[in-house]
Amino acid sequence: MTQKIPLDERKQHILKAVVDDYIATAEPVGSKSLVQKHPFSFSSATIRNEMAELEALGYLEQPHTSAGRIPSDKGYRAYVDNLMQLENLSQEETERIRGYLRDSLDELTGLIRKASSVLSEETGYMSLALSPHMRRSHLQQIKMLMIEPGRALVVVVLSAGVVKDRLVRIPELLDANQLMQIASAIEDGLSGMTLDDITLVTVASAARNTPLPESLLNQVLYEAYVAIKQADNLELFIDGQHQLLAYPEFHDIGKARCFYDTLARDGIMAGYMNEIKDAPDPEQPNPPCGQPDKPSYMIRIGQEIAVDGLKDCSFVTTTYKVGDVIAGRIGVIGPRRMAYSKVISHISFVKQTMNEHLRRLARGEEIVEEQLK
Amino acid sequence: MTQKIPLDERKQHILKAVVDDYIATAEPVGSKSLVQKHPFSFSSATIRNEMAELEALGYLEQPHTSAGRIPSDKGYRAYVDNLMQLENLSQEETERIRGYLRDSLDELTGLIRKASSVLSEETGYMSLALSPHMRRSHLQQIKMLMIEPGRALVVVVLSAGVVKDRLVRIPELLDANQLMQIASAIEDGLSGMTLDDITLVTVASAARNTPLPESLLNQVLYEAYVAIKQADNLELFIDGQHQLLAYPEFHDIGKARCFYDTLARDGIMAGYMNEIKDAPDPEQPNPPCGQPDKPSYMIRIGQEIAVDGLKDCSFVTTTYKVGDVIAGRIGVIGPRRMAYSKVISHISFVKQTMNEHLRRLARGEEIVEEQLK
DNA sequence: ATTAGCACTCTTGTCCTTAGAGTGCTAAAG
DNA sequence: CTTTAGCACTCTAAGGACAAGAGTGCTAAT
Repeated sequence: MTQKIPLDERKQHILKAVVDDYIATAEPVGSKSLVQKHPFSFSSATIRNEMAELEALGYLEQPHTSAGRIPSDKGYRAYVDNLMQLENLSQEETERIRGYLRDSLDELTGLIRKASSVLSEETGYMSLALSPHMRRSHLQQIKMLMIEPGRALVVVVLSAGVVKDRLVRIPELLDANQLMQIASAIEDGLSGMTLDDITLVTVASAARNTPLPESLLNQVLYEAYVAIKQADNLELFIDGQHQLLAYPEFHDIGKARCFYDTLARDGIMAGYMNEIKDAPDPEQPNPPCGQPDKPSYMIRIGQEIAVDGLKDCSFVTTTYKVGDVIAGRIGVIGPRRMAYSKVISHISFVKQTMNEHLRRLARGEEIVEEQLK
Repeated sequence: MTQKIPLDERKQHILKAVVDDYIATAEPVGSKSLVQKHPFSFSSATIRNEMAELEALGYLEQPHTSAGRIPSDKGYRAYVDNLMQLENLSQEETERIRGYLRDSLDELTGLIRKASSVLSEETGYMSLALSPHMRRSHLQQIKMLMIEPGRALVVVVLSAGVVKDRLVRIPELLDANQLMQIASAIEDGLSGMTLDDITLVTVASAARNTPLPESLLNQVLYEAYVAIKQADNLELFIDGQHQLLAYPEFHDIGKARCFYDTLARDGIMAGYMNEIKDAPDPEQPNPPCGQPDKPSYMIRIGQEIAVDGLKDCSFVTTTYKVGDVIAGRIGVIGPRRMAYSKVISHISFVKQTMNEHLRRLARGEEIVEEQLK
């Protein structure tokens, strides 16, 4: 997969220049215009030869015989892996992002929403954020609050301070006290278990000793079980859908429709994002300047995206963490011709800022780490 | 506003035919093609004359001199007010919608989401749904649940069975008991008041007698106040954005962008929907066949929409109700050339189904009405 | 190995032409 | 007086020709 014969330095320069130009203009770039914009020490004819070779090697493509070249997926891949230079965000930008995320300290969903929103706003592309999966987090508390006869609110508190709740129907006959009894029986029996390990059976057996007729109990237990399980529901937040229409690759309505239709198909994107595994970059380009989190983002370019209808896009994602085992994903999707370095620096910073906030949120579980600081 | 000189019957027929055809084809309709598709008892020349008059009267427009006619805003207005025939949904359709909405009985937000989604799905346009405003609903309960030292969940129960909650920070020193004391003091003091009438001052005075130092109390009271107030936050749900790209009026990327940009601008749509007042239709066309809710939908066509960037659209909305005073809005937006009758029948049915569910949800408050049935 | 030069290719924009659909007007028919 | 047939006119949309421009590949000279 990775090229065995690395490109010589001149080819690298040229490839980088081509990708940079194409990202900037969306026009196929020719040898002449390349020479004009970049101070090369050789002529357009040389570039022509080199470009022909780069095309033969699969890094560039020609839309038609007498046009300039555009990068292929492989070309972009080489670019993001080896060639591009990552920029740091300006003070101004970091301040703006920090400020925007500061408000939503306490609520996980709110933070994710805002992170997604700011990411899209700042990069000019579309952003996706997946709420963290909770299956490996531990149940800490479960409370049931009587709303009115027949209805109750089940509140589930997970490790790392995540709180989820759900409104349920219960038998009308049940009173508030009985409800609390059941809840604390479940809590006593299950707290400390991971969501994955909790089943309807374990819930039922936890409440075995509650002195209530089964008929009343069963429905409540079932609802409690559902409430616990749904704490692990993945939620996908999308922001900045409109931004993509600004790019020429979406000016063809057919393509735009295809893209947005895919996006709207339920579960596709959530499922795909959930599948992606972080492959820490083999070479760790440009080590992060003293920041705690290593920038292990994941880039999928064009055909690498295993979703029909998104083959003309690129997708940069990363993982944010709540505590140690709970992780969600946030990412940016845009045309293949994406300003990768800009996106990467933004996504890294947003991830990092989220992690800081979430660490504070989860401090109940991680006091040790907090104190070491 | 309403035309003083109503159109004679023939003009009405022709206008209706033109609008119907244009809705179906998106092509300007000419006298000849009209005659072909509709069994008129007069010739194309007569139609030409009538169409010229309809244009003079402002019901039709000509994109250019030698093209067919398309309806003007006024033409559409006459169409929806007097000409179109409302269709009833097929058994199959009502079943499908009912089935889809049946799941989300208990949760208001879930129901609204689904209603919006099904509406967009079934009509093929974009749907908007605004969560109900709660300012005139009454506070029934307020509970505070300790999550961990320093964090609590405030649960607000409103009349009509609406439940909202919010995660807040509280002083670390406060224990669960004190928290409950404060909550029940607030509840005792404020329950029965409308959200509108509750202020930071009333919250504070309700908790005046709680035996806790002010320093601890103040933050909690403030958070309780915020939680109560945010129960009235309007939330806007949008669904089926992608659908509009299918219509030729959105094939011009410029227009599409303009539309979606407006949509994305925060608060614009929520604000606009919130402003719309139901004007019950003056003539109540096609009285609803034995259904409890009168079909008081509101239609805004083209320029009638007071939002820049949506002037090429039409907007059909209606109100759904939770209990007596709490109302939200749900609507469909699409090209001016919208299949009005289809949209209206769908929106009416969805509204009605929502109302049924919500009436059941709010039954605690409306047992009387329920029993009369 | 590099580059200048040149012939060649292919797209894009412009202009022109033509076909077709639709109109308005006039005059004849009912 | 209303309706309709007929006709000349208008305007768009589609197709073809043409020139300009950008880019290429190849060859020969440096």
